[in-house]
Amino acid sequence: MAKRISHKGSLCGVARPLDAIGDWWSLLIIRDAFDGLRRFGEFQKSLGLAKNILSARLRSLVAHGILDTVPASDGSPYQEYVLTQKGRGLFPLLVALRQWGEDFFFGPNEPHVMLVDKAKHLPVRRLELRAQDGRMLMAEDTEVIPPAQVD
Amino acid sequence: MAKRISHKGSLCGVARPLDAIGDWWSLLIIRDAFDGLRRFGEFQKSLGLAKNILSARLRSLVAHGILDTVPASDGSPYQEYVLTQKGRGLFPLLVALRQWGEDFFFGPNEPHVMLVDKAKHLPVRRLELRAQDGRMLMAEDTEVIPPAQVD
DNA sequence: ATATAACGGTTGCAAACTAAAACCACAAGA
DNA sequence: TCTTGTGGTTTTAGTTTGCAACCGTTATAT
Repeated sequence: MAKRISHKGSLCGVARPLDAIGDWWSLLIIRDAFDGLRRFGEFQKSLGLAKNILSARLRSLVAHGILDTVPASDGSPYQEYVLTQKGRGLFPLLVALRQWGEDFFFGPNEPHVMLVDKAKHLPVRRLELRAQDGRMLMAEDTEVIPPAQVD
Repeated sequence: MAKRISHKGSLCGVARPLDAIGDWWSLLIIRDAFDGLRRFGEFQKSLGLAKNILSARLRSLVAHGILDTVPASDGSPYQEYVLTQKGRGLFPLLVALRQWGEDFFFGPNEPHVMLVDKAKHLPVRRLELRAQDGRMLMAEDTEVIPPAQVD
């Protein structure tokens, strides 16, 4: 199911996650899960994807520990798919994706959905990367150091 | 090339970006670009993917305005691939992906590369979503509202 | 000048994956 | 009983992927 990255035994911190969520549909399923969708049919209706694909994706997400199946919530004899802690950990990533999308994929006046905080109903802030001392960091202010060099 | 999301004319703020970067390799190419790689051969050596695939991905990323081709930097007659502003806008997403990966895909004592700020060589902070007033927001503290309801 | 190798791809083809549609099992309702 | 809805699996066709081979151009060596 995974794309079987072959050339390295151990994947880096960016590649490993991609093995779990690096396909088109998985993140959309996860986004819908954050929106409260739980049932097979709900996902299918929302995303409009083929049922076999949805079935495979859900199975894969469960196998990766991102979703969990719970027996039922109402009386129905079916199972539901809920985010695990690991799955909920994807929230910042989803926000980053959304903010990037709004920045570059929508015209300046094109309407789009907005992420607001429930308490005040105001749009959320932008995600910002900061140093330990609070300085905001751009990409060029950072670097990646190998594990041995942790001192 | 895109997976051709068919069921809706207009993709949402999460789906549109996925059309551009929602495949396994693109984000890895972009990460390498953030690390300073610019040449076809550099990407290929780093990622170990087939040349035709790399060729297609680079072309797609250029078509999506994430990479740009510049004639040369040293004397060589070839082109180089550099991140556009849009491409650099993916930095938070990449950080989110990396942090999630480190949280859930590495054992507690498993060594991994670390993202540090160049000035102090200390690990960066976690990405945090905050409300306008600075409150930290979890997923369940937020909701998505449709464009009409912007008041 | 000629051969050789490296770079930056393109092309062909087999294997793997994706997806549309049909089908199946079960339960509830008419 | 017959039909409908849910939650899938199977079948089959179409697309994508990736390995390998090849091509044209440019450096390097002879």
